[in-house]
Amino acid sequence: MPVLTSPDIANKFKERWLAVFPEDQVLDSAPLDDSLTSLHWLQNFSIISTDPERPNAAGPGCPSSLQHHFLRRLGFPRTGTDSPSSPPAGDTAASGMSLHPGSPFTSGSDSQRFPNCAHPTPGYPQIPLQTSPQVEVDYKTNPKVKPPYSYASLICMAMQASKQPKVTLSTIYNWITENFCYYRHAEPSWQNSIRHNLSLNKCFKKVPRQKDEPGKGGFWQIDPQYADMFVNGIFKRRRMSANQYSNSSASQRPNKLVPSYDSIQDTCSFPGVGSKRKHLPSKSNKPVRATESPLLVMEANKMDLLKGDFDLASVFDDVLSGNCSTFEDLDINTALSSLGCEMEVSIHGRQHPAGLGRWCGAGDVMSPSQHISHHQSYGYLDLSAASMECSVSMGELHASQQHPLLRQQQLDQDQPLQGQHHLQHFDEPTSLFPEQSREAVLQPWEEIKEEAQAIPLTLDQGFGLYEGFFTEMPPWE
DNA sequence: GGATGTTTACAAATGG
DNA sequence: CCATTTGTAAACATCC
Repeated sequence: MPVLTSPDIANKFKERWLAVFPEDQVLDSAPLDDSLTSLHWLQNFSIISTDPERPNAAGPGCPSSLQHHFLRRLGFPRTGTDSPSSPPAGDTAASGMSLHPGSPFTSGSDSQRFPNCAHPTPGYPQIPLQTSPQVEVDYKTNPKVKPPYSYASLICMAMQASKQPKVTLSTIYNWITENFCYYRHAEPSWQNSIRHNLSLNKCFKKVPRQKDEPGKGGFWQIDPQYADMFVNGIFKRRRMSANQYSNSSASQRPNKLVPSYDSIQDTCSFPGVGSKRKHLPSKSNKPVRATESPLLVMEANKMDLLKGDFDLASVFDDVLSGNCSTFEDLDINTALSSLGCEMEVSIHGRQHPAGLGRWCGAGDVMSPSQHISHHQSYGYLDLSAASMECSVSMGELHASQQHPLLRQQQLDQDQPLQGQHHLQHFDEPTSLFPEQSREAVLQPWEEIKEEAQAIPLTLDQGFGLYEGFFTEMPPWE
């Protein structure tokens, strides 16, 4: 298939875009600095607020930018309000705290990684309250609001934050109390719940302490078989019938790295994820839980996208109509360039050979809207990867730190796409910890000294957006 | 004795 | 309505 690089396509795309977003006209003519010609700024995308209302505190090194603009258009949430808590500036105690909801365990200094970007906040988790999206709940310092994470999620966060393949109960306690003020002041019964959860939840596996290891109690880890039940550290157990449970043991269940749109909708509703209770507890003395999550907002955005708030597909459809028969032919770089938004799609410095996006599916090639309306299991893989690349790995993360799908992408670049079932072929064991998933194959849960994996939420947001946008798969398939 | 771990029971919320 | 999930409480056992 020839890649359409025709300026006509680009112009038409631009026209359609501006028809939908006439306010972008100014962007079109805005002068661009060098930072806008690559996606280096996207290193910060998951960290720096993309909130348009927020001043561009990221500084000149962080584009203000068209790319942000474009990605916002694509439904990326405003990460400035994504995070579950927002410790005050200078609070350095949250070293293990999330930069992103759902991955409250991102480690490393982003200010070091992105020296040009002065973060207005360290990027601690914040969650908008349902009543006011502008109000952010600082779970790290606010003792009144119970974090909307299930205990399983909290345990998982703590485990990942520890950077160790196995953690002790006290480590879990400590992490939770350090990062969620509520539990510092709460009755210690929550610890009982933690213990109860560890014991009861099959996802958690106890690792007995070696006889020569001093200390109390054993270690706990996430059972690799169930690692894919956690997305960014958030427990996402699908409701399954007893029959399903009996017929789909973890060993039988094919590991799928990409949650379906359905599953994302059902279970990745971020703070709320894992905590299915969306209503306030009936007991009046119960703490208030924030119930609306960034991912919920994101889902809303996605739904807006699908419902016409912005019909990206229609834009592409219109652009493509009469010009090419398949969406995969679109050189989106050209299209985006027409908007002054240069998308440098590369994987670790390598230019993506085939443009940004590629549709994969088992049937005839369809237009995006057809993909959506027909609910086929198609995936716009490279666009997804690009989004992840944007948020995660632009020259910063090693392959071992990437989401498995990213590595899959790389593999696929070395091996051309085989067949049309690309999305369904993820033979690599799934793990909460990407590099550990690989380790688990050889030496399960061996001590990993490498810096903890950092999977900003936006990575999965990227998944969530694109996979959810364009694909739908039955759970656990 | 306190921390840890297991088990049981129950209630509330939720989804099919 | 029922099954499932989640949270909570409690009793009990084990270990350091």
